[in-house]
Amino acid sequence: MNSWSPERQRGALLERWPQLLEERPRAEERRELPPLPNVDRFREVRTRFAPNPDGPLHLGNARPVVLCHEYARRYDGSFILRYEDTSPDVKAPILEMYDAIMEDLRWLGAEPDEVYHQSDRLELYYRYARRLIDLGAAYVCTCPPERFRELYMRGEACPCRGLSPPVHLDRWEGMLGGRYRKGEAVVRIKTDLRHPNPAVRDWPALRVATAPHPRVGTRYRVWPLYNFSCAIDDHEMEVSHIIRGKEHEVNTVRQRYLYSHLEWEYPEVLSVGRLSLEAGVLSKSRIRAGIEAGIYRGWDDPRLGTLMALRRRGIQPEAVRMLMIEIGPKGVEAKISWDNIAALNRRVVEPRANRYFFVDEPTPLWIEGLETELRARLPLHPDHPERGVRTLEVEPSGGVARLLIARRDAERLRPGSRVRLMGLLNLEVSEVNDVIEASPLPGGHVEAREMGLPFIHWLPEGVGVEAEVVIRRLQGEGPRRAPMPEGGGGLRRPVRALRLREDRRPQPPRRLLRPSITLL
RNA sequence: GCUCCGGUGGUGUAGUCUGGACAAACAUAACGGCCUUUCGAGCCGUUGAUCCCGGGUUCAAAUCCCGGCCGGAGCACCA
Repeated sequence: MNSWSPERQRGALLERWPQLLEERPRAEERRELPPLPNVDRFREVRTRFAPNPDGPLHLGNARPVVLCHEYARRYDGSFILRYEDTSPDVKAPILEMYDAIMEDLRWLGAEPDEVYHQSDRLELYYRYARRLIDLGAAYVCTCPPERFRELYMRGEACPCRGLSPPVHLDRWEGMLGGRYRKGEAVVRIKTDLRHPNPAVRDWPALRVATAPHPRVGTRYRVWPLYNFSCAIDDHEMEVSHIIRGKEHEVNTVRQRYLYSHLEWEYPEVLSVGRLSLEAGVLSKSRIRAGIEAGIYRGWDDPRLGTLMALRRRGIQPEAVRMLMIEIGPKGVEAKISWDNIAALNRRVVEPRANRYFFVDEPTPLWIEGLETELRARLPLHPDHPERGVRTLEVEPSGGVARLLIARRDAERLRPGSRVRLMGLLNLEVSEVNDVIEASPLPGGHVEAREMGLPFIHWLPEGVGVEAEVVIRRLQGEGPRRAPMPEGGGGLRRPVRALRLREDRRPQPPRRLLRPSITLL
């Protein structure tokens, strides 16, 4: 049948199963999250986001955040924020980041319903550690790490493993009391020494860490490792669905052992792929190194992929949410392109943003033969006339009006070129030197359109607000200056960011205060 | 090295589990048209993919099986 011609196939179908040939309705798709698995296992859908406060949130974190929050909202459940600040030695928490993370969440529209700090919960972890040791499900290992590694790689138990719970309880008290120094003892959870993945075998749960903690100082010298505190908290907090990065897949396997020791039921797990940015840095450690080396100006440096930086570049939180929902909860990695963020963001911003001119690298343009004052009245938003207009006045002196246009526009002009200054008038260029000289042409925008003239942005000389283009097109060209509107907040294109220079801000008449952005 | 994932237009993804209406969807980009917001606004349209390669199963394969090749992640007393 497949060797038949398409026509013959179609004919046969038409004859026998005409319904098969009906037009499929084109799904007007607004991408939505798939339903969460096994929701009825739980009395409430509870999701959690559990960052280490050693840096602000970045786009990669936004994936679990948005998914967790979105699902919690959709099932009328709860969204939990849990600071995982249990590594004063290796990934020391930074005090300011607790608030910074909260601010990032609020910005994203993901206000948590409950907030916890693991550094407040040490006693809880200690209780469970003791219980597990008592149960014989955990033990205090005093082997040097290299020695232990050697053994477990071969699937063999270390000498500590077989000792009785009372011995280990004593060792445990020793850990707390200071008998062991950093690195000398670690609590391990018993798993399967012949597990195919060596990383799963008798994994470490608590260790001695003596660096002062920014929140609780030196009150504790034994700190839980990620898998221990995370596993216990997920149970204690009645988390129903864990949405975590794929890099935690092994950890899920590890934690299941703990759950079975304690006879708990493990939550549902969704492993999402990691996000990367087509250009722009997401790694916290790389960012910090860059800041320290003076490459970046701070956590919100626009070249970075932090939420702070995106915010500063005018990316709207709705755009980030849309992006994350579009990417969804799948296990696949996703490389985010700025074009996509920009497109989403434009959709969000387009109706909100009023329009202004942007004169990039201002270049003088003189209009000669102008006797009367001209006034351009441009709508703040072409689709929303009710928002009013902005007015730019051009006052010639001695028949000459001095304006500024962007260098990129200026470079395309030759003697004889014709352009339209948007909202003002049509011009013909007479001379191109340091200054471009031009004279008015009759006709308005209709004629300009008919003649196919380029419409360009412009400003009267001395008007406008100066701004710095911090980056452009991701390449981080050196900062440049250009007149910009105050507030620069209408920015939509992520490939650029602008910063107003306080010291250079001119004081134009009030009505001209925000004369220059388009950038849209 | 070991263990997992992936390879679909220029780019990012959907579809693959449960083979058939997929001569392949969406977004972005590029190009063209429209528009008193050119170059980075908006709207409309066009272009663009022999679904990594080879073999197999089947009436039928992007989808299932086998073998390659390429890419990514994990393998801490970090989270």
